Amino acid sequence: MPFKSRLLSSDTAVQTKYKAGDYLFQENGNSQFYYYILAGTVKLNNYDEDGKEFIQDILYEGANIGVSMLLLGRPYPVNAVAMEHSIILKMSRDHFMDLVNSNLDSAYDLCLSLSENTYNKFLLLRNRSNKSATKRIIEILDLLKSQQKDQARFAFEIPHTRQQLAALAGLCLETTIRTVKKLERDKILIIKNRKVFY
DNA sequence: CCATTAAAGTTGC
DNA sequence: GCAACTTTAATGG
Repeated sequence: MPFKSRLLSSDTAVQTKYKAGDYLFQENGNSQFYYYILAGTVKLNNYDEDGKEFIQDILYEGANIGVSMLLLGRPYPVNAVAMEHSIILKMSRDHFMDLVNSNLDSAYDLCLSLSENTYNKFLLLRNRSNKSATKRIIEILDLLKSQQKDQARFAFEIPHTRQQLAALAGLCLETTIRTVKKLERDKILIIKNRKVFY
């Protein structure tokens, strides 16, 4: 049986609800639980000395959170914050280890899922080596859209503020706003009621 | 419903 | 990138 089925049918996992802005865990905290997103969106971020946010990743339904820290027993290098009302499956380290060790399929599934996380992180990191703001923003939009069902042009309403896009792209707010407007002029995206559609 | 205030977005420098 | 400004959303009567 695959990992996900075992997880969902396990009586050792607890459903927890989080409101937008609630923390699942905080930077430097000890890794205690395994988290799985049943519904909602969670971002992994840090803040620099000036309080400016830096988003490391955005995770959606079906994603694992914090597996590498749990396996290694290391403190969290990021905060995990719910971006909207979210339902998260939580499981203690011991129960999680039992589940992973219970059969090969589970371990393999977990490996796939970890790979997904790692790959996504590489994409986001590579993006920050792009020179132009335009390229950075477009790549962020592509990445966000690739996780959506509806691939039609302009069908995807970006569920983030300019501030958040800036934190994802590693750009300042003003540059992001100017870039987004330029992309609108170039007909690469459209803006309706301040919301970006791509 | 309107008034007040906070947050997001915009623009010139 | 700061600061001043405009617009929109949220809150409370």
